[in-house]
Parts: sequence; C-alpha cells; structure tokens
Amino acid sequence: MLKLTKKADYGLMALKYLAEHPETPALSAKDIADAYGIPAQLLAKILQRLTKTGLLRSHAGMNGGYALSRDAREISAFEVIHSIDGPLFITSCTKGAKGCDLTPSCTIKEPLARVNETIAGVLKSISIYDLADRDPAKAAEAGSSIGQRLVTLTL
Amino acid sequence: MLKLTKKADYGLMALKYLAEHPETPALSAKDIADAYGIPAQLLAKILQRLTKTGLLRSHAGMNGGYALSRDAREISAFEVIHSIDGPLFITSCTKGAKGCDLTPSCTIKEPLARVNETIAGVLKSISIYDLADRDPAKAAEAGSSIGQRLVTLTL
DNA sequence: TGAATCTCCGACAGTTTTGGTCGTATACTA
DNA sequence: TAGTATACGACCAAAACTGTCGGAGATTCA
Repeated sequence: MLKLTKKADYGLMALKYLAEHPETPALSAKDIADAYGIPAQLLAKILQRLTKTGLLRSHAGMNGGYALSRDAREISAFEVIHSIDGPLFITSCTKGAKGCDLTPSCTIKEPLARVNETIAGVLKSISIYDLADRDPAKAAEAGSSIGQRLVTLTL
Repeated sequence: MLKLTKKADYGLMALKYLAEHPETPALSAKDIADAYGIPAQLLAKILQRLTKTGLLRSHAGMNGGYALSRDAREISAFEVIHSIDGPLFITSCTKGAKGCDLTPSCTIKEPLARVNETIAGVLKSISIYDLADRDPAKAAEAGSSIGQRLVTLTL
C-alpha cells in the first residue's frame, strides 16, 4: 500500500522521457506511449492534465506534441503526483470542513499530518532531472544526484 | 493519493487507544470500536490480523480482549501499516520476479525506490507512544516527542 | 481548400480494491 | 452450562482505478 497510481507513474515516466530529449521541440503522446509501451490514449489524458496545471506546454497540429514548460530541474516529483492524483494526504479522512465525522476520533491525524509533510518534502526535493537517465556511474559521482543527497527534516 | 487505507487508520487508532489505557488488562474490539464510532466487526478483523503478526496479544472469553504485546514505544507505525496493508511500495509495479512487464520501461523505479525507503524510515521512527494522547503542551516540551524530533536520512 | 496529424474533452465500461456485514466455530470464565 | 469474546471465512456493495471510444477543435502542409 501507500503506492502511487499507475497514472502518476506514467506521468513521471513521460516527463522523464521529455527531460531526456531536450533537443526535440515537442513529442506527441503517441511517441512517448510507444517508447514505454503504455496505452497512448491514457497517457494523452495524463499529459493533458499536466498541461492544465502548467507543467507542460502543448502544441496541436502536425509535428505538435508536448514539451516541458520549465527546466527539468525546476519540476519536482511532488508537482507531478499532485497534478495527477490530487492532494496528497496520508490520513484517509480528507480534512474537509470539520475534519472527521467522528468528532474526537482522529487524534491520530495530528501527528500523521507531520509525516505527511515529511513525505511531501521528500517528494518536493526530487526533480524530474534527478529521475532522468544519466548513466548510474555518473549519477553516483555527481554531487547533486540522488544517492548522495542528505535530507534533514524535523518531524 | 498516497493515502493509507481506513483499515490502517483504524488499526493505528486502536493501538493508540490501547496505549492510552495501559492499566486495563485487555480491551474488547467492541470497546475500542465504540470509543471511536467505527464498525466493531471490521475493527475485530483488523485486530485479529495485528494479533497474528504479533503486535497484539488476544484473550478470549469474558473480560477478554486485546492488549499490546510490547511497550507502545517499541511498536512503530510502520509495523502497523505493514501488518494491515501489506508491503509498502510507492512504485505501482510491484517488483515481482522480473520487475515490470515492459522491460526497460521503469527506469523511474530505481530512484523512487529510495523515496520509498525514506518514507518507510519516517514511519519506522514513529511509535504508537508518539501517537498517544498526551496533552499538546506536554508533548511540545518533551524532548522525545514528535514536533522536536529531527530526522536525517540519505536519499 | 482540404487532408493529415495532433491535442482536447467528456462519457463510459471492466476490473480491482476497499469497506463493511453475516454466520458460525471456538475459547475462556464464572 | 450460560455468557462473553475472539477467530475465520464467505459474501456483498460501493468506490476507485485503468483503459477505451467518439467527437470537436487546432495546426501544418500540399
């Protein structure tokens, strides 16, 4: 459990793919879908949502497609997941107007909310650039890369 | 998304409740369910699973019920969630024998696996004791309490 | 102009996961 | 032996997730 949806996975994969091809002006949903063997129409819908939230820029017509709207370093995994799967709450009772229906019940939520923020923080600290396919040896040596990064968080 | 199930929530609530009543030898599923207004039979099933994984000790018969098998400080939120919801994978493709079906597709999984470990680490660092209802003022001053804890993790 | 390519968008069906119930068997106490 | 409580499996309903279909609008190129 506590896993993210396939849609979010696909979204991350697509953005990663775009980050790896900065030279091309735009890639169609089908191009990316074919590269990973995922359903093209489904990916299209995901990319559309990412466009609506401003992470991608779309261009209709021939030779159209999608491109990152910012540098890959400036797009966090958190933004992608949030765009696709919606707000990220670890507590199952989404704190609406009044919190839980059962008034005094969710005394757990308070501490878990901090966990939630921590996880969000971790996700925010990872950019699409970090996911992109640089070869592992290089990734290991690079200071800014994953694998060397130290996260310090107050819980 | 990325939220834990109600069952896991219920489980945490129940353990928290037990941690808050260390004087009583055992509490029945119904007692706890009533306290929080959650379905008794469902909670019973959850507690049974927690018993099977060794987090609780059960006692049938009159004045029976459930009790923590260890000190609340020794039970992590991670154990509870893992017992109820199963293995905790952020990647939607549960890495079975060969990983994804789409062979080269999940180059994302590798970095995300680290995120996964980080989250697990955070969850492991929180005990049922931390969730238990000590009054907020005290909790704020206590050194061992949540709110003051520093988590340092390599990503 | 018109054809081809591609994004855009809503609706909808199939499947899986969750949440919750029911019934019964079993264990323990008084 | 009556009453209370766990143990366990089958079952059902509701929700979420995944994926598909069909059509409308934009853009480019011939």
